[in-house]
Amino acid sequence: MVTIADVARHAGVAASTVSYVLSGKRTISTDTRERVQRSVRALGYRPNASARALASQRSNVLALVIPLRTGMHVPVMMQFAAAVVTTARRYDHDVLLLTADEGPDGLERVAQSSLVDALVVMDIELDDERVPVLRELPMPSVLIGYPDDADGLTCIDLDFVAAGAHCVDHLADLGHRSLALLGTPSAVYERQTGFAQRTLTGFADAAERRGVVGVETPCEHTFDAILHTVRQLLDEHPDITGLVVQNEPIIGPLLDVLRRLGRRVPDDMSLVAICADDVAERQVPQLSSVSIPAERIGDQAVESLITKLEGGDVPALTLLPPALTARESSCQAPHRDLTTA
Amino acid sequence: MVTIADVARHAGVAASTVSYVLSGKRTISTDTRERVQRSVRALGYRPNASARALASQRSNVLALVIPLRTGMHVPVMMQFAAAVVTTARRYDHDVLLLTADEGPDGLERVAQSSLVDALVVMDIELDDERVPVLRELPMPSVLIGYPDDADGLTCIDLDFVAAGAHCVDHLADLGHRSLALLGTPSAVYERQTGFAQRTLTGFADAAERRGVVGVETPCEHTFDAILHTVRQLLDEHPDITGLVVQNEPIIGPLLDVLRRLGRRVPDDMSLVAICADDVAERQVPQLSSVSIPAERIGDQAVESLITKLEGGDVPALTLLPPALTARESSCQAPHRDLTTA
DNA sequence: TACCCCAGTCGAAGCGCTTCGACACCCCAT
DNA sequence: ATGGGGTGTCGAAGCGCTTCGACTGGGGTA
Repeated sequence: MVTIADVARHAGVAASTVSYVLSGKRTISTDTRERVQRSVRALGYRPNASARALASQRSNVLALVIPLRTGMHVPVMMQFAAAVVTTARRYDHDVLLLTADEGPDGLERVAQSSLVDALVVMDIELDDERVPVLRELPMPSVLIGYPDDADGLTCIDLDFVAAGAHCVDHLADLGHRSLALLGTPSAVYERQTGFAQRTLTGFADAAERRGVVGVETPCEHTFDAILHTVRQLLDEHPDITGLVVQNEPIIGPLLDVLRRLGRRVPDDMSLVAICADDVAERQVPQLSSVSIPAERIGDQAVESLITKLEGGDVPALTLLPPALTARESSCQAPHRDLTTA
Repeated sequence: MVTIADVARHAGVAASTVSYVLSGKRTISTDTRERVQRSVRALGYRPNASARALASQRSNVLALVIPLRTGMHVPVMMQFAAAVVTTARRYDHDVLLLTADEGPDGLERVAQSSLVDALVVMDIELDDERVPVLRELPMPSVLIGYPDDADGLTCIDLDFVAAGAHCVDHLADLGHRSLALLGTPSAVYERQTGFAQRTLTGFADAAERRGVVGVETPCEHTFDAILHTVRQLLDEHPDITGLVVQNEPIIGPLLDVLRRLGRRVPDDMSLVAICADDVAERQVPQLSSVSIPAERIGDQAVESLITKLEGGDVPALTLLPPALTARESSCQAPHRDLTTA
């Protein structure tokens, strides 16, 4: 392995000069700079990451904590991860992958051993045991999602309350008077996951505001569960004509189930999903949806982190406004007697 | 931050003694050992990762290169990643996440800067530009998938040739005489991706061996593409009664398409998928399938890597035997005149 | 009793880099 | 001519750890 001393010797300068050429932290004459750069190239020099980290107290590595838990929708996670890695690389950082089941200890481990300079933590629960740890850690972090008590933290998320509300508004605008939210598996709610809870809130509040009926039910991923859940829902609330779905993997089978139960989409039943755009577009009929801008959130998270690392200030909470795209799965509510409306 | 010197002072020993207690590389008296361990706990000492890496020439970090390319099936990737991280942690290693679009340079970067000790590279193409780089790198690597020329490499994969053959055998055993392979998007084949190519080979060879008709077609992910592909397939080969599907995201819509085209599964059309078990089980009818043991492959990859790091020997190529689970989607071929059989 | 060996511990030398202070040197203002 | 302030470069210290060689003392052997 070629070291900075080799480069220095080759270029006929001191090692510190090579370092300053590389970092640009002191002015170096054009002549010397070019000579050094030539030597770097000639020898194929790559600074040793550990030595650099040890001397500079900066590892240039970010930790990314991703959930690998039941009920989480994987492709969205992956989009996040991809965006985080790509953006981190733009800022000359690498990404260390941690799974959530290392828990708070895992965060302490990588932080206190100076393995990483900062952390991105996904899938924050409303009352998350990692939050107090994050607060005490001697390094910046950004949460994707946000807990009830977000004091002293930097959080980024889609505004799921608004997302839930948008869906209701969209359907109410189309004349639907009785709606249901078909949510994530119940485990996700029990875990007090922010995005699920907040969508629920947004849905319920908007339903009340609009004076429409809004019922909510979790839904597991198996076909039988979907069939059972939807059948029961429609038995108990036969007048439901609008469905909001926040549960990406069930979307395909759900369309099937509705067909089986004799409800045509959108003629008998309008559907709005909260999911990635490509999933919505792949269905037949294409789904009206509020998209989840995973890439933008991941980007934003890394950018905030880099800003914090450089001593800058970032907003405590960044809520991205949701956007609803109307496609084929939602339309005017079926005609009904106006006197009852 | 508390350093090893602090611990040494607190325990009344030399820093080197603390180091030996922690690493176990020299015998330390029970008395001293316990005293040191108490001090470590009392002070909450965590060794500095960079210092350790610099001194020991070991970062205890593995690189994981995952594809984030078009047509790749994301949940399977994620399962790999999860298995790799989990197993790496078991061996006290962390995982640095790289995306394939950093290309060969990315591998050189992390390797030559000693950021990592070893690499796991996924989604290897038959003629992969990263392979020569990997061969020259001064550290061990394990490939998931394998190129045409696997000389000097360590590769692990599901035996996709056998997987393709198993599917044919299963259907042929049930009396089907005309089969089709509904494959991945054509981009995946064009990229010369190993698993897709090999499945194709296994399928074609087995079809010939069994004396059945076997046609193959790639298939994109959109509903329209699926509809078009299947319709054309059945138009051109109306006698097809068995379908092998290697394209996880289209499975849901495919069942839909078949229904729409008036083919009942399994009565008119038997189906075998190559996909994760949970996906197969979630469908209606449940799919006969060859499962992709992502977790086992990930585990195995890390274990081989650790063995290599410790100077041990590992087989150049590990092919995991595929297992086919018969479920509801495949059955005896429809009755036909025996004289033509 | 003299010797050797081993278990247990220490001190010091690095690992490869960054960064601080010091030092030339040159140019400009006096 | 002389002093002052940049500019460009160097040397050395030090980041926190591992590891090597050396040292000490006690127990066994001859």
